[in-house]
Amino acid sequence: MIEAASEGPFGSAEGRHYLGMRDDIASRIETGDLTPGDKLPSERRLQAELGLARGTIREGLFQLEAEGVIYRRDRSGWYVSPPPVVYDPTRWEGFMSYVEAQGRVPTTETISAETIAADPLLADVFSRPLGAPLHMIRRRRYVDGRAVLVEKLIVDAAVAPDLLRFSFDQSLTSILKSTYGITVARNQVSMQPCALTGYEAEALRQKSGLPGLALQRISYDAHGRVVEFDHEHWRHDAVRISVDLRVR
Amino acid sequence: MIEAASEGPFGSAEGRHYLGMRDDIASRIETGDLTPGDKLPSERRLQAELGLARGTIREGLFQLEAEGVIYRRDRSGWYVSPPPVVYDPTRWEGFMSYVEAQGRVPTTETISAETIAADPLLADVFSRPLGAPLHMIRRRRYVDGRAVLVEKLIVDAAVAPDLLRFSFDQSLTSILKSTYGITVARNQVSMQPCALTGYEAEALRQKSGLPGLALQRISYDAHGRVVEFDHEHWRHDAVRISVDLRVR
DNA sequence: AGAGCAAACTGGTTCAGACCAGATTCGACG
DNA sequence: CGTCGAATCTGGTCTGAACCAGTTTGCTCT
Repeated sequence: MIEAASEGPFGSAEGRHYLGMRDDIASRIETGDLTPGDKLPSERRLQAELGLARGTIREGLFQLEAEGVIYRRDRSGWYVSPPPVVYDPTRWEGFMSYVEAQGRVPTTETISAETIAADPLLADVFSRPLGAPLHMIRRRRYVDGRAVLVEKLIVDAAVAPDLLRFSFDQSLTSILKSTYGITVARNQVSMQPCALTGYEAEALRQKSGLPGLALQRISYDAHGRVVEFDHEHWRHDAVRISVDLRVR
Repeated sequence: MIEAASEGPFGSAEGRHYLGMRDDIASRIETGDLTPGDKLPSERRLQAELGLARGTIREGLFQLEAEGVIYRRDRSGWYVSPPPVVYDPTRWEGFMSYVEAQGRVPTTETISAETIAADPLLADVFSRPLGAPLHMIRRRRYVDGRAVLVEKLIVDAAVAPDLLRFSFDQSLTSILKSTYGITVARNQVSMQPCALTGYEAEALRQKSGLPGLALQRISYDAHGRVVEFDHEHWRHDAVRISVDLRVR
C-alpha cells in the first residue's frame, strides 16, 4: 500500500555514480531478473562490470539495504530481500499465527528464560514491590529461516507461577491463555525507528548501526493489571505495521 | 521509555576504530559536553584529533546518525539531534497542537495545493468514480526550525468544496472541523521503516537513502466515509510513535 | 562416498589522496 | 553601515590499494 518513492520533481543522479548503480540493481529486481532470496554478484564482480571503485559499489548497496530491497549475510554475499511481514499490534495473536497466516514459515528460538527480581522500572510497570519475582524470556524469531527480531518479554511470576516449565519455542500467547486463563484487553504500544547496535545487532547478525524498529508493548487484562511487558527489536526491512483504530 | 541498546553479552569494538570514535562522541553528548543543536567539530578536525582516516571518522558519524544522535546539514556540519516528538496516530489533533503541547515550535509550509482527478487507486479509497475531483495538498513541517516530515494529503472535494481558498500553513484539522463540520471516527494507519529517497530526501534536505518512517493514514467519519487520505514521510530520528489501544 | 583440510572467495575495515559544490566568513568597496 | 564577492571551510563523492576474518568451494586422502 505504501508507494515506492519516485524520482520526483527534484534533480536526480547527475554525477552520483552510486545512484545509477543502485537503480541498475533495483531494475534487475523489478523486472524479475533477480527474485527474493537470489544472491547478487559479488562486490568485486560488480566493480569490474560497472567500472567503479569498490567503495562506490558499496555505497549503492547500502542504499538498497536501507530501502529494504537487499540484505547481507556476513562474508557470504548480498541477497534480494523477501517481502515484509504485516504486523498489527492491536491483535493479541502470537507471532506464529500471523506469520503463518501470511504464508510464511515462522520459527522461534529461546535465548534465555529466567526469573528475575523487579528493578525500580519493572516494579513500577507491574505495580509490584521492588524485588518481586518476574519471569524474563529472551527469544529470537525467524521468518523463512531469516532472523527478523529479538525480543525480551517479562511476565509477572504471580500471574503465571511456574511458567518457566514450558518451552517457549512455541507460542507464549497460547500458554498464557490456555494454562493461566490470561486474556489481554488493552495494549500500550510505543515504537521508534532506531539503530540496531550491540546486543540486538549481534543477535540479528546485522552490522551494528543498521536501522531497525524498536517496539515496546505493555499488555493489560480486563482488570487493568499488567500481564506482559515486551521489548522487540525488528529488522527494519522485515515488518510493516498496520493498525485500524478508533479516534479519541 | 525505549531503552538505549547496551553492549550486551556479545563482543564489542576490538579493531573497529569507528565504534570507538562513535562512543567517544556519544559520551561527549551524554555528559552534556555537547547539547542538542551544538555543532560537532568538522570531519577533518576530528580526523586530526583522533588520528584516523576521514573515511573511518565518517563511518562513526553515520552510525550516530542512524541512531538518531546526530544529524547533518549539507555542507554545513554535523549537529546534535534534539529529542523526538511523540506522536499518537489515534488522536486526530493536528501536528501543530501536539508539537506545541510538547513545548516545541511547529511550523508548516505548503509546497503545493491543487485539485486533481481521482486515479484508480484514489477512486477506490474514496469510493468515488474515476476522475472525481479531489484536493491534493503537499506540505513540509518543521519542529524548532528543522524539517521533520513531508506529507501529501488528499481530501474529497465533494466533502470540502472550496477548501483550496484557505491557507494550509495552519492546521488543516481545524479548518475541516470548524468550516465543514467534519469529524474523524476511525483511522486506518499503516507504517513502515523506509529509506528516504528522491523527492522526500530532497524535501527534507537529507541525503538519499537515509532511514525514515513512512506513514499512511485513511481517516473515516462516523458514517464510514473516507474523509482524508494521508501519506507522511518522517525523519527517523524526529518521531516516536505511541499508541494506546484496545485488543481485538 | 565421506571426512577433513587448504585454497579461493566474500564482505569488513582502514588508509591516503583528490576534486567538487554548496555554505560560511570576512574583508573590500560603495 | 550595508552589499557584494572572493577566499575558505564543510561535507559529498570517488579512486585504488591493502589486509583481516569468516564462508564457501573443491580437492585430496581415507
